[in-house]
Amino acid sequence: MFKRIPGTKDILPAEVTIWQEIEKISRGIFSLYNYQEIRPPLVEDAKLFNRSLGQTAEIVQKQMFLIQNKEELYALRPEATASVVRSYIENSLDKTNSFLKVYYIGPMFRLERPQKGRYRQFHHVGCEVLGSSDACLDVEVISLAAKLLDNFSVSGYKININSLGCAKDKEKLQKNLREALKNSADKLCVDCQNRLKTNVLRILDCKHESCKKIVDSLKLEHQHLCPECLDHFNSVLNGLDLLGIEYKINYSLVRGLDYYTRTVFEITHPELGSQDAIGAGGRYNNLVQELGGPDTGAIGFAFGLERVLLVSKLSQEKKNENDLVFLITLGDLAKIRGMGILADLRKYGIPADTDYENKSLKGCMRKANDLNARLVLILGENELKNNVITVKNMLSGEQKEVNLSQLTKEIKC
RNA sequence: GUGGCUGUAGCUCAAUUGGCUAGAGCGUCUGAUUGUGGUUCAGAAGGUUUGCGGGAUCGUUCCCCGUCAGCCACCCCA
Repeated sequence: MFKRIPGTKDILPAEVTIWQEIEKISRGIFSLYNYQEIRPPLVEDAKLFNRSLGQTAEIVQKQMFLIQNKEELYALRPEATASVVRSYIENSLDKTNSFLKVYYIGPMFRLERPQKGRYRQFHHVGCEVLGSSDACLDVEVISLAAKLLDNFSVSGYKININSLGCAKDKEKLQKNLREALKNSADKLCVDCQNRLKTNVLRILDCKHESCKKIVDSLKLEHQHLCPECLDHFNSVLNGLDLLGIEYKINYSLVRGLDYYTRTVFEITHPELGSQDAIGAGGRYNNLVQELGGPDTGAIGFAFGLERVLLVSKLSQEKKNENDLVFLITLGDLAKIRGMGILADLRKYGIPADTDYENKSLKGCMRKANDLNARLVLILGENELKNNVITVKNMLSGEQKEVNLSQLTKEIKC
């Protein structure tokens, strides 16, 4: 017997409607904000992710799904930002559209140990905006994220926000951190002692109580921000205040991906266990240039759909609606004639189905009921003789005979 | 990658200190006087006999070891 590979999931018919609903809502909201869909490939040159996410990122070091093809090393995308930026540059979108708003919905791949809310193939719905460093854009993007969650019927989420500053500020922050931690290095956890050399910023969001205390006592806050970045951050906060979006400033919020600059944010939900981030994003003003494009401001975010579904109330609200007309035929002659009737109904856009299991009339009625059919049509010997068909309304239970030539007209209204 | 817990019909769970033919509910299918659903009632199928492999035992679903998978936590992140 074959089995799913660990960390993957079959989305079965019973569950797929909720996924379609989420996708439909997403598309609706994105177009409300004038975003267009982009569909980059799922595989990319592995080097694209090394470059964009940073060599020290956990994702790059151990979580990439790699495919060796002769000399080339491909990778299934662990996230979509890098692909979108690559596409933007490769297709010269910077030259044809000075400003671009795009969204995407699709699977991502990371070779992590599976856990609640953590899969090896999981799904993102996210967006990227390229071509502006305006603080108002940050406000739009964050408010868009909140709007999506509201429409996903997710409540009780928390938005954490911070600013890493520009490239120079980030360097300054790293330098400040190293300086400040010089004397207390031996009090940090083992991981953080390593981070001191490889990835100092991650010390800020270490979960160890002892490390947290040390970091808190440093009171670094936004000392590293240059006047422009500080100004940008304050403008973002003002904009969010104006829109009535609640947030919390979290000075130790850094992200695991190298490309972030200035605004970073993370949306968490208290009902989830340790995988409590349902979405996150931020600015990446240097990434486009880094990947060979022009100096371009950009920002984006993504939600993990599996996590969103864990806290969404949509499934409970969703009603069973079905427009289906179910045809029951009795006898071989009726069965053949039935195929023509089905074809007619479908031609007029009426969803229709029949029984292919040779069930009894009672069995067919039960099946129609299970399918939540709105109408049942019965074609038997009596009907055939008189060139009519019995139409039964499953809600009211009423039924009547209708002339076969009048059927589609009758059903339509 | 590290640690802990779990693994019995499609699903959720039972099975007295290791001992007769491994049970129930839900679901599925069939039927309740020959052409009518939802409720109800009756019956049936469904476990290659308890994830898989090995071991201890007269004997185990239950004990031990390995393995695989799932869950939870660490880590990381959406």
